[in-house]
Amino acid sequence: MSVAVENFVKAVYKNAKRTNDTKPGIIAKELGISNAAATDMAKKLAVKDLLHYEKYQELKLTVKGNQMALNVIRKHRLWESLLFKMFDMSLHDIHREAELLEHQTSDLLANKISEYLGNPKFDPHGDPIPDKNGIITTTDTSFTLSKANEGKTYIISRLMSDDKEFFDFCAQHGLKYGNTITVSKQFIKNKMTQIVVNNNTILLNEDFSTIIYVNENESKNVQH
Amino acid sequence: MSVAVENFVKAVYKNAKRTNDTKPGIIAKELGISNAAATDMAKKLAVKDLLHYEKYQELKLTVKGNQMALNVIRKHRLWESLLFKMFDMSLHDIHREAELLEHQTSDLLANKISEYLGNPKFDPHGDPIPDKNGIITTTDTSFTLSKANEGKTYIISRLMSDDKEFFDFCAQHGLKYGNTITVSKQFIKNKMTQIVVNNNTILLNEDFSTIIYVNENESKNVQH
DNA sequence: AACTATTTTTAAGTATACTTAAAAATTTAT
DNA sequence: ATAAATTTTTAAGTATACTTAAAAATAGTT
Ligand SMILES: [Mn+2]
Ligand SMILES: [Mn+2]
Ligand SMILES: [Mn+2]
Ligand SMILES: [Mn+2]
Repeated sequence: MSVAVENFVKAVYKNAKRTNDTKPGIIAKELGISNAAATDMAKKLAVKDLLHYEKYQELKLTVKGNQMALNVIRKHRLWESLLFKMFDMSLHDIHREAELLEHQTSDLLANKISEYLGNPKFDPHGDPIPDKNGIITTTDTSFTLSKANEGKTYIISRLMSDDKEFFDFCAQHGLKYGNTITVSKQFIKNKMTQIVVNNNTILLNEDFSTIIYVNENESKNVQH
Repeated sequence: MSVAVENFVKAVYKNAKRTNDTKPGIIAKELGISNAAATDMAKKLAVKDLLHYEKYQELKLTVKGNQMALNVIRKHRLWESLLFKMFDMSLHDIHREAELLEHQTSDLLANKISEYLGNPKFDPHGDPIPDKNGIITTTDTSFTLSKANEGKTYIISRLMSDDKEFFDFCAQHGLKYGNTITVSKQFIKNKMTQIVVNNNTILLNEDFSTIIYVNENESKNVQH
């Protein structure tokens, strides 16, 4: 299937995970195309039996569409893991490369990469890597920093973004998958979260506190 | 530039190296497209200043086209080198993957791969890898087996093919980049070459004896 | 040199993946 | 409930990269 189709199916999959309002417009925004193009593509994918399309209704992936999405996501996260391990590249850079490489990787090569890395269950952002059958065996017990308790110490389990500025910020302050942070104060009304990392106190706004995921202990989501 | 453009420019470059008859038809055959499509593309590339096009004349790359070709070739051969080193993949498989990956690789990633491998000068087929400026510093002193002398012993310096059957044949008989072979007899009239590898005698027809390149000694083309 | 075969070019048409503009439906706000 | 705002859809059109069919030019053969 084409790059456009794979990216579209992946975007639908990811959006459906987060919200229950997966209509053309959101996908269009995500992919940087017009709403008209997204509607058009949705219709085409319905013909290919990759999703169910009904005018003005939510887009819902078929089993086939779901498999395709997971296969692309698998390749994306395996590439990220490999590039991160082998080369000194930032989280943002590995994401950018993986966004392209994911579409040009045979299942065979994906399996080789996975094997080489010891079949990792998480990528460098803390996102789970589906296995060769498209199955995610790990359960995610993490939650966003915005919902963490004052005074408690957590482990970063996921940095859910693909924004360069965010990753630069993370790199600068030691916000890294697996690292420990303490929530010193929650400013509920102003939607800000104050944390302590490496003895530095940082005040996060909502944009950042809702894409940084943490776990209470090192158990589940940390397997690196 | 698009995949189609990159593959076209690369095909022109490679053909011009071998022959002096680089017209649309040959490129069309190489890329598996119609002659009409090749002529069409040639015209478009002329507008983009990637090659010089004159009706019924040879296609000649511009400096810009040449650079693009070398950049794609560099990425191709770096990928082949990396995949060959890291994973247990055949020469044919690494070529297949590289044919796609070469178009989705940033210059930055290419440099990282090169660095990681110690800036190799040759890929696993024995083909030279251009440096980041598109320069090939090695000089190729090798020649085809069909032109080798009876009784002499040589070192395989290049396996110039992308045919699976050929690579299977090579793997089966120990014909590998860097290995030693002896030419036991040249059947000039019948265009066949008899060689001895690992104490086995093999009779090669013209198809194979003209794509296996050898060197007299281990000097130039062997730097693995 | 003339004829034939081959190659190249032109012409017309297709599929994919987009665009903008306007109509239709839905959602939100008053 | 009505009006306004937003989103979705339709319609028409574009660029890229191909196709087949036929015309034109070149290259090879007698
Ligand atoms: Mn990513
Ligand atoms: Mn992608
Ligand atoms: Mn190759
Ligand atoms: Mn290619």
